[in-house]
Amino acid sequence: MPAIPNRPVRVRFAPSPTGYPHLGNIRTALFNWLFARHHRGKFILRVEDTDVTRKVEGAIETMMDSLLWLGLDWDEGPYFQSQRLSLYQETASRLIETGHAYLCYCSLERLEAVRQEQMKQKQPPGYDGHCRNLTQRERAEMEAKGIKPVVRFKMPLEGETTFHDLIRGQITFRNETMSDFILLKSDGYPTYHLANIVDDHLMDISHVLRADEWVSSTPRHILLYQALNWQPPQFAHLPMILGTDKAKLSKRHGATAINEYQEEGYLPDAMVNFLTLLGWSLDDHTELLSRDELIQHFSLERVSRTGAVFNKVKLEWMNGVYLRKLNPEEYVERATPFLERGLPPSVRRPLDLTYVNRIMPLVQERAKTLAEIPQLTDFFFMDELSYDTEILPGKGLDTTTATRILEVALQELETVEPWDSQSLESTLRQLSAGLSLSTGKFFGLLRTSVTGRTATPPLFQTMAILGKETSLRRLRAVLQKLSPSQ
RNA sequence: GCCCUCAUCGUCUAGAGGCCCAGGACGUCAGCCUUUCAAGCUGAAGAUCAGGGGUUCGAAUCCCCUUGAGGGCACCA
Repeated sequence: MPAIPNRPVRVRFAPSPTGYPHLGNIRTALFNWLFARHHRGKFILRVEDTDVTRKVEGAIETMMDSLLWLGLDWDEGPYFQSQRLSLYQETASRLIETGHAYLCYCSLERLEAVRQEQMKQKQPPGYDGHCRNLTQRERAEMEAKGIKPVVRFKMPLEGETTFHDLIRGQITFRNETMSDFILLKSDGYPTYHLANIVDDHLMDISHVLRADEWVSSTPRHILLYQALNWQPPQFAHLPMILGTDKAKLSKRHGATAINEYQEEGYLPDAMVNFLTLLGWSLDDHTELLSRDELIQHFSLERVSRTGAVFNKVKLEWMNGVYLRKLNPEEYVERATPFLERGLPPSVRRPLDLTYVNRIMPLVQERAKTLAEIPQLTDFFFMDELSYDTEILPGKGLDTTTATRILEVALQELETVEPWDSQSLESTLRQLSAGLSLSTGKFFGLLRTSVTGRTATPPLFQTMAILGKETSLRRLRAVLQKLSPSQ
């Protein structure tokens, strides 16, 4: 239920284009999206590009690609804050006029010196209010010197600011612990605090769902709403996604950019399911939920308050589950791009789709990610097998017996007709019995001979798909390899 | 240093006073199935509910303290 009745749910995801989308960013987007869809509200995309110096080229595009990849479609936007500068500037002026903000001419050097001194005195760092009460004349002097001022918010010196967090409950800050933060930078761009509240107000945002790291700036935002006489939205601070060291996710935690998961062959649905469970749960046993179920059941009440360590092994498991659930056509469709990209260059492109269609069912329950498929199936596509000769002749067999077995098998296989898995199975099982050889050893030898691997999909189906010619050719090649004259 | 938040198996979590000497999932281990690898099935190990005080007939659940962890304190978001 929306916290404010009669107010339509409008939420936003507001990334800044300063890097590639993170698991954490995406999870925030996801919760916003789920919340909007659950309440039949709007999900808005807003780009907070107010830091000219940190802008990364292509970041927005990657962000949007990632959202779309996961199926997180937005209803409005993207809006760009860099195109709305006058809005923030006007608001800043209004705040100055009403006595809630002031111009500050302090140099970066002075601010740094103040900070150093505060650190030395073991005081909390923060602006000392130097320009808070400049006279008309002092300001004129600064202007005359050509100093571009910033606009600072005039923090109340006493009292406290409280807000109700939908996930955490009441949170209170003493105003004296907060200093006069900057609203408008000297280049005319707003800081996050200003742009954020102006846009949330103008865009009629009903709920702000954002990461935990924002709680301590929320009182500043509340105070700004009050100064502007605007009604603040509801706040809900989401638990963060942590690295294995329990610290805030960053580049040093390895693969955290969402597009890497796409490249590693994870399915959007698995990703969405898994990410939702990082900080939200339905009950004490449900792990697998479809997108619709997620939308239907999602609620802020069931969002947890503790940070969650991202556990890739469990993601792999879940992705395997989703992979196995795919119908054969979808599976091939998903797998093909990975095969095209991952198979050795020597394999002729484009791949024979009919052939691919026959192979894929054999690996569907064996791969945890799409990216594993090429290495699981490359022997189907390669002309020349390259493998470790150590795996021949195989456990419990010496070269002489292996050779004899292969010769007999070869002879027998030449007569197999039709070359399908049933005929192969009956022929080879009989032969195995005839040779008084355990199926383990016998099929194992054939397996390595025909595939160059010790672990493969079931032997008969594999041979059937490989075809008679290729299978026999590979068996002969092994005999060559084993012969002493070599 | 100051402020805020959080605290249940290795990890994700269930639990909103008695149903809990704590349930599920991943992972781990063992067994079954089996031509290998997977998948599947069965079972096991794994949390003195961070520690200490209260409140209560009764606390993982409420209160206080301690400790630990995380986040914030920028002309970054």
